[in-house]
Amino acid sequence: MIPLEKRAELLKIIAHPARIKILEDLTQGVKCVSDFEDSLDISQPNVSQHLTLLRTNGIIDFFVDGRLKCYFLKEPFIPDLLDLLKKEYDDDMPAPACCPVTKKGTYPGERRR
Amino acid sequence: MIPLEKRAELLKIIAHPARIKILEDLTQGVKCVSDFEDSLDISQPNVSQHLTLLRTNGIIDFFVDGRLKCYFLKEPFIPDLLDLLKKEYDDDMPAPACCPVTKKGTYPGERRR
DNA sequence: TAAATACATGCAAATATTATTATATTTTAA
DNA sequence: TTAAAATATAATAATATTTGCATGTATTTA
Repeated sequence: MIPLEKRAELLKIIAHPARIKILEDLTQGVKCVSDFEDSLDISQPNVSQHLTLLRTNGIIDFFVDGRLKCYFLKEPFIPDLLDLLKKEYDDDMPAPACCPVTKKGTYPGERRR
Repeated sequence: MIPLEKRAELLKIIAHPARIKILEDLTQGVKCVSDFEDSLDISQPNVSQHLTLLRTNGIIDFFVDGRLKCYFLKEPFIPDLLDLLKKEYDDDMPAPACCPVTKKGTYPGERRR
C-alpha cells in the first residue's frame, strides 16, 4: 500500500484550486497551456508552474505538438478523487452515544468556542 | 455542488501525514488525545493543534468524558477518501495517441528533464 | 530570417504551515 | 485543597508554498 507520507503528499499536490481546476479540465480531454490560461484566469507563468508541479509528480504528462504542449491525465487516482469530491453527503456521521471504553461522557461536550 | 475553493481547502486540511493518521485511527472508533500521542509519536501540543484544525473545519468532533476528550469522525466524506487512498491502481491512464485537436503531435514529447 | 506565438524557468517577496516551547485550563483523586 | 493528569492555547521559530515578474527558449509563420 502507498505509504502514509506519500498519500499526504499526493493530496497536498492536488489541494489547490487552480490545480483541481486543471485536473477537472483534463478529465474532459487533452488541453494545452493557453486553454488553462483562459479557464483559470491566472498568468501564463503561474499556469506553467502548476502544470510543472503536477507533471514532476507524475499526475499529468504532455506531448508536444508543434509549439503546443498537450497535457493529459496520467494518474488513475485523479478521476476517482474528483468524482468523490463532487459526491453529495446529506448528513454528518452519527456521534457515538458515549465513550466505548468508559461508557460515560456526554455529547456535545462543552466548548469554549 | 461544493465549490472549487472549498474542495481545495478540504483536501488541504486532510493533506498531512499526522492528520491522515488521526483520521484513519478514528475510522476504528472513538479515540482520546493521548491515544494519538502514542500512535503518532508527535508532541501533545502538536496533536492538539492538528485535532483543533480538524475540528474547527467540521471534520471531527468530540465529547467530554471526565478529563478525556473523546474524538470521533463527523464528516462522511472522510472514510470514502481514506478508502480511495488505499486503492491500488495497476496502470497509468492511457496517453492519447495524438492531439485530438490538431490530430498531430507525438508522445512522449521531448523533455528537458 | 525576423517577428510572433507558446511555454518554461529563476528568483525574490509575500504568505502560510508546522513544530516547539512555555503556560494555562479543567477535572479527578488523594 | 492540593497535586497530577489530560488537554488546550499562545507565541515563536523554522520551513514551505505561492505568486509575480523578468527573462529565456523553441517553433512556426510571414
